[in-house]
Amino acid sequence: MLELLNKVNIQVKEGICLKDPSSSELGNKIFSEGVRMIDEIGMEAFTFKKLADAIGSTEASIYRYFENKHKFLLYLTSWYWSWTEYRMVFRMANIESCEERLERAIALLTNPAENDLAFGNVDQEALHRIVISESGKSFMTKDVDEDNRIGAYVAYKQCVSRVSELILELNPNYKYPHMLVSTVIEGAHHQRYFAEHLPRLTDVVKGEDSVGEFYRAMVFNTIQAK
Amino acid sequence: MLELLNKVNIQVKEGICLKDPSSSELGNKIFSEGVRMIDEIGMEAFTFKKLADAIGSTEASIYRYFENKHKFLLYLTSWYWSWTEYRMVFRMANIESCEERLERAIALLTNPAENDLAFGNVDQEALHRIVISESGKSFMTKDVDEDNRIGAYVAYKQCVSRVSELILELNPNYKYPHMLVSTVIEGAHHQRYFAEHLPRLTDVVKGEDSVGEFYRAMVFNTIQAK
DNA sequence: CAAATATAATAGTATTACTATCATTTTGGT
DNA sequence: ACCAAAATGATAGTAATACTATTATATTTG
Repeated sequence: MLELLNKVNIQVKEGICLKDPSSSELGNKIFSEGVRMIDEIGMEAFTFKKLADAIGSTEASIYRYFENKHKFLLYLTSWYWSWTEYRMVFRMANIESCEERLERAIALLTNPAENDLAFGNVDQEALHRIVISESGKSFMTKDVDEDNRIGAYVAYKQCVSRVSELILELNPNYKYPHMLVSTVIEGAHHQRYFAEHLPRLTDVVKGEDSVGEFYRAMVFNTIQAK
Repeated sequence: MLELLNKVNIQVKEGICLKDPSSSELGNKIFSEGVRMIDEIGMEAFTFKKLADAIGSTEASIYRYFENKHKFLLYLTSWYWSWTEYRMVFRMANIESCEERLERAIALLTNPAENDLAFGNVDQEALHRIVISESGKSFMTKDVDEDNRIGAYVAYKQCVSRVSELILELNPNYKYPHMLVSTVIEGAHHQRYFAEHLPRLTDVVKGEDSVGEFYRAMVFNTIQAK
């Protein structure tokens, strides 16, 4: 089983990058060191210059993979959502109960990611932190519509769509499944961030899975199916 | 009544700006034209240079009011939340039923703002759009903790706290009132944004108050009090 | 009316986000 | 093993941004 999973390659919609970073050593370094660096210093302070220095390459070389740092962020979030969809499908496989599948999906979306060496040498926990604190900036921009056109958000939409279908299976009359799911996803990110920086906006207790418990109850109470 | 309300001055925590913009004509111009401009071109493209040109002043003069454009955004969001708290208190005044007060608070938080000339000549609808699309950037930054220290988010926290209290009044055993309220606020902003740009992440129907209805039902079902 | 304060005009700097050019290395096909 | 093509490195340059500094001119206030 481990053999089989060894090196699953997450494909990101082409068009986001100029050249597929998973196709070369330099590309992989850009990806993994980029994640490390953005997690450390944040998107604002992050530059291709700093990244180039860190991996012993040059600005110009990185620009051959990504048009600019915004596209790089789109690539990271897109990779994250493809990876998350993969994990979601995996965790729901062979589970009969629809309720149980929904529970598992919510748990996946509301809990911190855990590193899985099967997916390259990217620090997925760090990537999750980046998604929490920077992904809003990937779509809250004047380029949303263009970025949407090139498919930068398909993986995200697909995750939302999958969970929405579970909800409709449990309650075919529920009117707002997509709203509910996107509320859970974005909400969970915010709560984790608030817990760290603005605790008065949340009720997260250290050591408890408050976020997961809160959103699980919220979803089931809202769709009135449990 | 209109007389009485004529010119209510919203006070923003000092320390966010170097000099209170409501204290001078130039300051007021910076505020109102800044809102107009950010709504039009977005925070990324917005610069003090462009703003200065638009109001026939200079970069240096604006820098005497605000350290940088991030502080300016903090000022705008802070003003917005003070204004919103004011409206919230007003709308709940003299309403006996706690449920009704909560309903009204949710409606206020989930619906678009309407211009009210009593509060200076700022375009409040535009400011609301700015809060929707840019306010995430006001706290998703490496400076959060410092900005929090100087009180940049007190007005926001106060709004959350007020609504949380209503929830606790309806259900004193509910464990996550702050989570629920911040989820509603941030969620409503996201849904409005998605409706415009990423419709597959929401279920908003033009002409209907889907956002308000969704969050109203979500809150009452979640706290199990109606 | 003098003194203090606010604003305008102008100039300058470091950094950023790129683009361009050319040299060198690596790789893949025969 | 060798050549052509592709990838990368080295270096330089540009326009815009986010400021800071200085001095001059209004404007307000006591």
